[in-house]
Amino acid sequence: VSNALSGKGRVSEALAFKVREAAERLAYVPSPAGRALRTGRSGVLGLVLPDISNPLFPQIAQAIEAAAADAGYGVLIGDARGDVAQQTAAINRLVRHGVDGLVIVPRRGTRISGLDRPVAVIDSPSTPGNTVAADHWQGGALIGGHLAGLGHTHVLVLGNTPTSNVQNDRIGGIRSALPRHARIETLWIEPHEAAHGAGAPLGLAERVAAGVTAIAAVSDVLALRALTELHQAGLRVPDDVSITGFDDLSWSSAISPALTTIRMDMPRIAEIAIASIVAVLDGRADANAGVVPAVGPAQVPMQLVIRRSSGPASTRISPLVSPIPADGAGRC
Amino acid sequence: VSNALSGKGRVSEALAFKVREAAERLAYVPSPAGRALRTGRSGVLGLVLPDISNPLFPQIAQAIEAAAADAGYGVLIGDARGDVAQQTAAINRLVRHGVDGLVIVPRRGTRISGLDRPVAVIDSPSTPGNTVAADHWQGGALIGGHLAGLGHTHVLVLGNTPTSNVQNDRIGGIRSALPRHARIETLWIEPHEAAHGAGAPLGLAERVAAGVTAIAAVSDVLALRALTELHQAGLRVPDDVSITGFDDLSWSSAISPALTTIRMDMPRIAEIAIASIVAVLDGRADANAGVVPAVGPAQVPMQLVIRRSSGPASTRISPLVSPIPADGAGRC
DNA sequence: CTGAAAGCGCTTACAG
DNA sequence: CTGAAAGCGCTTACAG
Repeated sequence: VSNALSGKGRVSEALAFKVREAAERLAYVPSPAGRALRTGRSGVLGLVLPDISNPLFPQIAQAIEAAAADAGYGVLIGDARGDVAQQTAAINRLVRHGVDGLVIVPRRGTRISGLDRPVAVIDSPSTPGNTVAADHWQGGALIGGHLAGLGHTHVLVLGNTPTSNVQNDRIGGIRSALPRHARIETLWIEPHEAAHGAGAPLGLAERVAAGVTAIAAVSDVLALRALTELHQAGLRVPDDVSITGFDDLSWSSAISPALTTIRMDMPRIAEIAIASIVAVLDGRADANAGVVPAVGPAQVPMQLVIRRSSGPASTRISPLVSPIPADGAGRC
Repeated sequence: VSNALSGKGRVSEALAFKVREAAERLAYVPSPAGRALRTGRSGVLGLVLPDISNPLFPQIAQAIEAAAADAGYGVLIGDARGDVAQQTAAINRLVRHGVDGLVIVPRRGTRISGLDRPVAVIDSPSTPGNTVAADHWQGGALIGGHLAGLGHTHVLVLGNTPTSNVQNDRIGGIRSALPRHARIETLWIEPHEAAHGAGAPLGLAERVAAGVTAIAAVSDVLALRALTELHQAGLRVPDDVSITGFDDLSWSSAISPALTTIRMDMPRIAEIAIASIVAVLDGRADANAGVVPAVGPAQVPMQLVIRRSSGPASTRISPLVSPIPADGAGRC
């Protein structure tokens, strides 16, 4: 019966047909437990994230789930809830549930080594190890090139985690594509401040008054914060200042003005990550061969999405009015 | 050995200790496959969503994962990718992977019946069946009451899916808590229009010019769209018009002004959903007893989060300037 | 070409 | 109180 259903063994077509027909009629579904016990494979992969509440999580989870499903695997989620110490616990939980392999989106300090099953890491290319990633530097260069093409020569870069490989790659890329003579300022916003939001205003209007014509944020959330703060101060985007983001979060096209941003090819990244794990499981690759040689480029290009939040710097005149205080006093 | 480790059978303390010690030393982890085959339980639950890219997904997934982990279960994700037809396929995939039970966030048309394992549905209380949900109506009433308390008597309600139980509950609640004499307009934005974003402006500035003093959106994304559109038109929030949202998405506290919104108690909802499934699995409840009698209230209260995007209507004077066209012409 | 048997690792009655 | 055995459902050598 097993051979007939799987088509593996040598079973006459007539018999195979009868078996399939009967299986259909009885709505037979093979027991995953029996199969797992016999084959030593659960058919389930784990997806470990530092923090599910990260706004990028939906893109990642959706792509991984789709790629895994295409390969016949299920996806078990593990969440470290923003706590580095929990990351190991989350991984162990997945291992206890019998995952065949793991896709891990690490935070600094995540211990990955020592696992006895294949792992693919999704992070920045600057991260050493078995990694597949969007080419954040190249994505940054797209932003830099876009702004340069619009004539911007005084750019404020907005980041919030100076220790993040991803953010540093993005910023490096942005700088690399702006003209040599361009003036580039960098403003780091404390992570907890960004998280707790309401936080102090970033003083962006003053920067614009001082000559900044474009603000390049390393994330859409940061760009949104900048946009609303500038709006609130009475400045107009992109007329008074251009803004760009990163990530192409779902709302980035719905706001006014729609946000110019960078989209990563998450389906492709997921496909590579899953393929590399499956290759090891199928014995087609060695566990420490790494993602790259097993499947293909481990650095996936990003894509520029141009929307209305960025415009030419050339036609712009410096603001006629000085920035308007947040309380609205002095508005006409 | 099994008895010693689980502490179930009758094993002398001395022997049990020796066994545990040896297990520790060998880093023994029980095979989930062996256990699953013997017990008929995989220890894994499925989480089925109509669309992972829904911005509420992180909140839901995080809460479900945490509640399941607390109960010793893993969570397998299933995504219908926004396609009703795929919902059944996603459920079947999870069943093939051997989940013991399912948490389902349904879309209209989802066929749930006919499953041979416990299911908890997370939706609106208006949905019939084995449901646990936030009390969206009560949440709406919190918004209505808040706006009423601020003196608003001319409110524009923003929705995007007239057929959604959740949205209708929210809107019903909002209306119910506004004073009888209040003027309430409702504007439905086509879902695809909301999705594809950039779409036509909603004409919100005109509504404000016509007397609307508060805009109550059924979601934070819609509120964000309204906020940026009004900002872009040169209006100020909350000085010229108050805005409220729904969901308390992660960025809602980071924008300017921070968004007044409604937060659902997702951890509590997840806990109830998981507990109801586990109760059935443990034989402590009947499969068709439903979520309610098994565990507790299936309607979980929501919470109002007051932030700067909403202010008193009373101190407000009608706009001195007529709405400014999007191109910025005519600005001082 | 087909059928019967072994064994994956566990848990739980059951025998001693 | 402890040890030996059965059996969950599958797949894959192996015997016929």
